[in-house]
Amino acid sequence: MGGVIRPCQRFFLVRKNRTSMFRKLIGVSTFDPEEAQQFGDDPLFIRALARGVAVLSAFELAHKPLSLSEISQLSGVDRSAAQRVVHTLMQLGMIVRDEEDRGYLPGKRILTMAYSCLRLTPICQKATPALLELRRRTRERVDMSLWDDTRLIYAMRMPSKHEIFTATLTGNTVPVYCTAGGISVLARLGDDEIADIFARSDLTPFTPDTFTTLDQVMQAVRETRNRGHAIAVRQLLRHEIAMGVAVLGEDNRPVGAIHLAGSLDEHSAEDFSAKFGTLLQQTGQSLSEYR
Amino acid sequence: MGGVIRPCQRFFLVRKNRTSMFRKLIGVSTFDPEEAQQFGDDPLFIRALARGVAVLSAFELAHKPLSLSEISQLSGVDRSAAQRVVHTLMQLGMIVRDEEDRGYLPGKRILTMAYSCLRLTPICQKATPALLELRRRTRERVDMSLWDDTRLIYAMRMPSKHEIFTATLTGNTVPVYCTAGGISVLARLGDDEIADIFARSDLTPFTPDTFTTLDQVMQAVRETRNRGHAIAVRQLLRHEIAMGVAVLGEDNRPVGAIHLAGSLDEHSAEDFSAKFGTLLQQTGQSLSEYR
DNA sequence: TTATTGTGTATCGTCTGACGATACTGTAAT
DNA sequence: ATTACAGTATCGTCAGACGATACACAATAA
Repeated sequence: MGGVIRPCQRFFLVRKNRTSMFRKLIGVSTFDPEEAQQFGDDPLFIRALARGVAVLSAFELAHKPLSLSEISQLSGVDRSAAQRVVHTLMQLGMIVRDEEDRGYLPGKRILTMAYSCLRLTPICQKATPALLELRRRTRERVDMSLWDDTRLIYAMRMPSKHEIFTATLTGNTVPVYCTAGGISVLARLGDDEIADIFARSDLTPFTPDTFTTLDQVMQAVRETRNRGHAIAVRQLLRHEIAMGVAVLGEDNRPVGAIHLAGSLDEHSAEDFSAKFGTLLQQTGQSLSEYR
Repeated sequence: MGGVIRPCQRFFLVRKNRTSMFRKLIGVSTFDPEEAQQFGDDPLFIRALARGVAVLSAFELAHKPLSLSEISQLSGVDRSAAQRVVHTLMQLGMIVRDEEDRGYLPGKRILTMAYSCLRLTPICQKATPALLELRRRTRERVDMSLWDDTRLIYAMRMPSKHEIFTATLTGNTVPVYCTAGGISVLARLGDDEIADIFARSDLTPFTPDTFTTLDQVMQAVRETRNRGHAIAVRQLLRHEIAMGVAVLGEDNRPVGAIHLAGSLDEHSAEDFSAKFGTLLQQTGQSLSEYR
């Protein structure tokens, strides 16, 4: 239960004699001056902000409204600080109290910020018409997601007929190593980078067919490189087949992916690929900035 | 260009001799101890956090990647502070640099937070299946939005065939006074509360037919109270007709709305209402917590 | 060339106001 | 009663945020 906010782990302390707090906050147990060096000697690191983000991130691990103590535990911020931070964030509308149940929830203001994020991210701007066209032609579920290290973040979703719960929400994240979109992203990277990402991934399987070894992933990557698009069968859901292509940024590195998902009850893997594969690839290319 | 973050305006400073900064930051020109009283004498108000939020909110007003100075201007935070805050938020992944263009953008981490927000908000949890069913039966665009004072925030969207750009993004906000969902929310409130909200709303019209007077709004509210659902014609888009019903929370006050939008090229207002009105109302009731 | 204006970055003495241990209040379950 | 956990409030100390100022670099114009 000793909750430590995950994404923080890659940050290190910067200034020499301001260590104690950050070590505690960020979850780095040994302070390595070697690694700290990589940030130069930038003195700009505000404690309160880091705590605020940690508190907000605590909700990512939650399944119900959180109490102060729970926030404190999950975020790794001490109780007194959590108290102050939560109060402040409440004044600012980033956190609200759950009316009935005792507890705190993230506020609606975060949604507005997320909107800014989507609105200002270049791919998202271009993607909308392309995705709609794709959905019109295929009548299956079409998504776009952004690549974030070991995971993909769903940015836009166009659901089709049958649909399961949380799947529909913007901001949901899935691992790259066992999704069509993720594999298509990996296929654009070097083999050692893939191995690195796989090694750092959370390998909890979603279905009995979810990949568990690097070999399986590399096999899928090789197929993807030959074929031009990725195919994932029964990776996240038992009856799902998904195809994906990477979207490339200016520097020819992937920034995200678009995917198409259907039911195995309606399509075999081969049919699905044959039917929509080239269309998907074309769409992916039209969104990529590299030329 | 003296940019001041809007949503902050309702907050006031709390502690007696810590005024100066906040007045500047939050944009309250006159400090009213009467109003400050409403927060008790809670001393918990952390400056850095408020700044952080202000900086992140600056992107809501942006249409392109922002430079440090622009962030400083739009958020009302001084340049030095903006510098520190931006650096910190970058370390924390809340802000990223736009690769090509010089400038900062909100980071993907915000999307993940937004997901937590949607996932933990009770209505959103229940809404998904109901909305899908509704879309299956109507084949039109179905949305759910959350009420936030003078505006509605789109939380879930299920687009249909024809669709315009930004409309598709989660977190977009629209005024309550000129949308079907908004009117349906207003219809659940007292007349003076409606007047108050209208008075504080941004009345920039979207189309030539957008409401401009309180009378028009009250007329629509009365019709909605009789009919059971709200209808808005050509309010946001020239060819759009929308219907909405409020979703009520435990205390019988609206927390949001669900809406159905179609094209006037395909439906007349009467047809649309007659065809889907009762279905929409039923869905709305099934989502409301009040019993 | 030389200004000019705009980036992003770095420095530093001052003194604010965040820190966190501790304690208080209220509620619910046992 | 007892325990446990909510949320709230207090207070002396001293870490470290504050913001004015200056620097480096790039892109524009004169």
